[in-house]
Amino acid sequence: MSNAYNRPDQLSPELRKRVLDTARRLGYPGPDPVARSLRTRKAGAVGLLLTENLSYAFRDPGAISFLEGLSLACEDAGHGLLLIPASPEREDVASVHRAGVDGFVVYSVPEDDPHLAAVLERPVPVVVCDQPRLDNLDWVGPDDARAIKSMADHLIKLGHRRIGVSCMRLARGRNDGLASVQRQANASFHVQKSRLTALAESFSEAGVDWTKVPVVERFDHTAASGASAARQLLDLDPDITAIVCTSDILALGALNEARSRGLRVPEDLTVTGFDGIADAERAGLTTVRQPVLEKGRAAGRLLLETSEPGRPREVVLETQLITGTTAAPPRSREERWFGP
Amino acid sequence: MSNAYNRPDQLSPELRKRVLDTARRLGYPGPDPVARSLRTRKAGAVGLLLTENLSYAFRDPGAISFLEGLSLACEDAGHGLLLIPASPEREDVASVHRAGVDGFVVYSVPEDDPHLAAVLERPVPVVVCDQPRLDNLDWVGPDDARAIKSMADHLIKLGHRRIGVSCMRLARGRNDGLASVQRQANASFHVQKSRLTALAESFSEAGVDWTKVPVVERFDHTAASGASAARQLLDLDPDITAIVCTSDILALGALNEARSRGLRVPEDLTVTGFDGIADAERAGLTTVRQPVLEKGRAAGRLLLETSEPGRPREVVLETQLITGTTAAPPRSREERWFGP
DNA sequence: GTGAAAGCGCTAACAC
DNA sequence: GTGTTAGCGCTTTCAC
Repeated sequence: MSNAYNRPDQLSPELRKRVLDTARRLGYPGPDPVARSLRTRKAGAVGLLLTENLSYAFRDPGAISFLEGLSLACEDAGHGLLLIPASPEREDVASVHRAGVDGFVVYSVPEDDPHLAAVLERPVPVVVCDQPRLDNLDWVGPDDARAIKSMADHLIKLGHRRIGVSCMRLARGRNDGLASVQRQANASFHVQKSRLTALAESFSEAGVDWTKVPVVERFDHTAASGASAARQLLDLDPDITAIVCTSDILALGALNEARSRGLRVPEDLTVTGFDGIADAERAGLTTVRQPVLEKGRAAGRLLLETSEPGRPREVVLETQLITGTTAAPPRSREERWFGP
Repeated sequence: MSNAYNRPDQLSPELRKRVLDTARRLGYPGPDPVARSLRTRKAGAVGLLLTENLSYAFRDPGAISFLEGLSLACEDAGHGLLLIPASPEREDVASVHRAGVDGFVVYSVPEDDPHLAAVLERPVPVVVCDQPRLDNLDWVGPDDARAIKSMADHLIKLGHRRIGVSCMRLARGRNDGLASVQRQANASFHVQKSRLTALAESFSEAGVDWTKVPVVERFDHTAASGASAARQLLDLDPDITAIVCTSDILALGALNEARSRGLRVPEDLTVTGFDGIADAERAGLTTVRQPVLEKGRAAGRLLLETSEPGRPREVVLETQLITGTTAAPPRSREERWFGP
């Protein structure tokens, strides 16, 4: 009978049909998937752990593209994709324990996330995407430092020396405001940290005192946050010539804020982003594009391919500086006040 | 030991800690979720069945909002969301059989979908969203007939009598072209069918011979398809004054096609949509808005609430006619040729 | 508070 | 091609 369901080739078609018909007539609903999983030690599904509320994954364009890529890989392998409810507020790790999956993809979570710890305890393969960087774990992501360095160099070449930075959440706790150099250094979100570090390095080399550069952090990753961050930066120092954002969403918000202040971009203010989401490219944002869909697909593939244990793999994705229309040489203070 | 993991209150904290520490030291990875599921008969997850390739779900704005709502409901209940790989091409139903879930949400699939049949065989609750309408099954969706009727009445009142219709897939087989009245009647996608039926009814009442109204069908749900459908309609009958689309995506494509033909909307051509996705409202499309996110949430809630068996529930969502800027009274043939 | 045992439904192995 | 059986790892129950 098990054969009738699982190995059609092991018995004659008519017998198979007879068995199946009888089973159905008796009200047998087919093999129980959970019992089968227990026996075969295969769940046929991949678990996805996100930092945010589940629903956030469907609101962030980057996350959506990532999911698209990941689902492509899962589909190719005939695997399901289990989205694990793990809100940052709730410390409830049970959902990770309950997940019947053959492995986990961890997407951009802080190193000290309790859900991550729970995932790592499970005896199944794990692939990390973006962050955190952990030894012994497969990883896929862009070379963040190198990518943002290309942006920094671009801005430095344009002549910007007095800048402000708008960045995403640096740690699990909410902090909407200035991020001290110390907070930057202690960030538990590796991606943000390495972007800031690379920015600091580039601008320091160009003679900028990084301790004087205002870095404003926002917990929520929305355009509204980006606008308020830009507002804070411009209030703090109206003479900054550029706002460097560590994501396109924040940059799009900054663009809105500039507009509502009557600042022309890029004449009065340069704004840059990171990611290369569709909305940003549509808006002509100067940004760094990373292949987000490909990232998801690579993460899925890595997880579903068998790997040699003890030899963590690494997929580094190419990034590309997109010169849009939101970055230009800064104007002198006088020009800014009195027009062209 | 089981108690240590599952019922912290049943034993003293220090004992619990001792047990857990020992377990960890012995390399015990925590209770196996699959075995637990088998025993408790609970998977802690909801399965989602879609018509399309999984990845499509992340490309269609409507599907994305639906998923957002569904994930909200799942998260509230601490349940995971398992996306089931069920491409329309592959007839492989195994993924449904393998899904370790407590119930299924079926999102907009045709009545003759083999995956749906497989879902219905499973002894777990099922909630259908949009289509198909089946007796004995919980259902959530808008009143499609009534919703599109409000649009039809709007167009009739504006004076449109010579229209073309652009609709989505009517059956599982690909058919990019005219859909005969018979094909309309035999459609296995209930939503499209009831929209067409309601349109036919309204326009017939207004004196239009429905058998003469060109209805063009497209398999792929993309703006490009919408554009090509509009092209076909306008080639077939350049004198139509309105293109009624059964989705916003198709309508957005029709808008593109109108633009590239030099037709002004709404002066030369009226275009209408259905759904109320953000892009459409941004474009000023005249459309019918349905609360897509709410639909997903309602489906999830329905599934996770315990229901009285044998009494199928029904959630009918409110829709709203959005009068945008893409519908206006038709101009006479002369006006159309010679300008205002 | 502890320990032993039954059994969830399946598949794989092996004997017929 | 068929029938029987052990055991996947857990939770629950019951006896202590």
